[in-house]
Amino acid sequence: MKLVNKEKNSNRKIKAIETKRRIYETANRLFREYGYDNVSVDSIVQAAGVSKGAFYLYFDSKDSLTAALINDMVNEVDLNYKSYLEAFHDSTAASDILISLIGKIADIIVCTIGYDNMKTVYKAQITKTINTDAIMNYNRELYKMFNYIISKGIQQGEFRADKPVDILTKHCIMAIRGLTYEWCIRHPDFDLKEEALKHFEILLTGIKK
Amino acid sequence: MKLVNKEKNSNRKIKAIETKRRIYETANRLFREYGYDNVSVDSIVQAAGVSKGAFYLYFDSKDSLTAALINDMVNEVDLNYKSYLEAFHDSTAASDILISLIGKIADIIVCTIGYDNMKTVYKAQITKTINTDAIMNYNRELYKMFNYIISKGIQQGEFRADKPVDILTKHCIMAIRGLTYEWCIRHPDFDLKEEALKHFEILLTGIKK
DNA sequence: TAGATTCAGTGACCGCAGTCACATACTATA
DNA sequence: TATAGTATGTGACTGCGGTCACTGAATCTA
Repeated sequence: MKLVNKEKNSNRKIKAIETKRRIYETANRLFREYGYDNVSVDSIVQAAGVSKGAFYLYFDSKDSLTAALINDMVNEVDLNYKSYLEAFHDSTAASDILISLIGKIADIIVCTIGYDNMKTVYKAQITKTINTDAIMNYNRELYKMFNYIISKGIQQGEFRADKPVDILTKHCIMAIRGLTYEWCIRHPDFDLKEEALKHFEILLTGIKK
Repeated sequence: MKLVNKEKNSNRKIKAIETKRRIYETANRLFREYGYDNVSVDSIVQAAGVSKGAFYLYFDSKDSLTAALINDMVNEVDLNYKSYLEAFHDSTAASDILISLIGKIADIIVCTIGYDNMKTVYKAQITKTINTDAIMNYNRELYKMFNYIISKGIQQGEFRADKPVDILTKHCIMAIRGLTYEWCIRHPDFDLKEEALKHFEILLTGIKK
C-alpha cells in the first residue's frame, strides 16, 4: 500500500478533470448542434483536441456519455418534482396529483430531455451498452414520488387497498416507460403528454365498469 | 415498357429466390446457434457461400433479416390466436378472455420468439433501421383481437362505455409493448407472463376504488 | 537529485454494418 | 446467331465504435 500525498498529486488530477470536462462539454455542444447520430467519437475528440484513447479513459462508450449528460439534466429537474408536489394542498385528491405529475413528467421528457437523448437512452438500455445507474437513480426518485402519492391515496380511502403500494407504484413507472418508448418509436406522430394523460385516466379508473 | 416472358425469366428468378432462401436459412441457423450479436453479416455470407453484396440485395440490413425471421414466426402463431379465441364460450366474461389472451401472448413472446429476437426488434424499432411493416402487421392482428374482446365487453355491459373501443384497444396494445420492453431491459429478472397478468388485472379494475 | 513508479494521454489498429463501381451470366430482340 | 439489355452477384472500400500496447511527464522514494 502506497500513501500518496494528495496535495502534490492534485495537479495531475486537476488536469484529468479538465480533460474530461472538455470532452463532455464538446460532445454536449456537438450533439445539440448536429444531433447524436451525426456526431462521431472521432469528431468529438478532434474538436476537443484530445485523442480517442482519452475519450475511452473517461467514458465507457458514446452512449455512456449521453447517459451522463441526461443524468445531469435530470438531477436538475428532480428538485422541480419535489417542489411541484409540495405546492399541492393536502386536500387535493391523490388521483389529481398523480395526473398532474404525469403531465409534468411528459413535459420534462419532451422539452428538457428531448427526443434524441431519450431515444439514445432507450436504445442503450436495451442493448445494455451503458451502466444504467443514472437512469435507475432517476427511476428511484420517480418511484419515491409515485409511492408517496399512491400511499396517500390508499390512506385517504381513494385508492384500492387490496394491492401493495409498491406493486401499484412499479406498474405505474412501467406504464410511463412504455409510453415513453411508444413516443420514441412513433415520433413525431405521438403526443406523449396527451397519450400519457389518457392512459393514466384509464389506468386509474380501469377498463371494467 | 418491355413485355417480359415470365416463363423464360423464371430460371433467373428461381436462382435468386434460392439464394435469398440460403442466406435466410443460414442466418436463422447461426443466430440460433451463436446468438444474434455473435453472428456477423460476414460470417453469414461466408457460411451461405455468397458475397456480402448479395446479402444486401435481399435484405435492407441485418436487423431487417431478423424482422423477416420474426414475421414468419408470428405468421405461424397468429392462427393460433384465432383458434384460441374461438375456443371460448360466448358466456365467458370478456375480462377473462382478455387475461387469458395476455397469458398466451406472453408465452409466445417468451417461448416462440425469444429474448434475443425480441430485443433485436425493439432495438431496431427505436433506431428506425427496419421497415416495421412486419411488426405493424403483427400489431394489426393483435389489434383486431383486442378490439373484438373489448367490443364484446362493452356490448355485454361488462366494460365501460364512455371511451371509444379503439382508444381502449390502443392503450392495451401499448401496455403490452411497454411490458415487453421492460422484459427486455430487465431480463432475466422479470417474469413477463406474471407481470403482464398482474398489470392487466390492475388495468382492468383500475387503481381507484 | 537520480532512479523508480504511476497514470493521463496517444493513435494505429480491429471488427463490424453497410456501400458501390464493377463483373457475370442469363434473357430478349434483330 | 449476334447483340443489346438486364437481373444477379462480387468484394474492395468506407466510416463507425471501441481496444490496447505504448509514451512521456508528473510524482514518489531513497
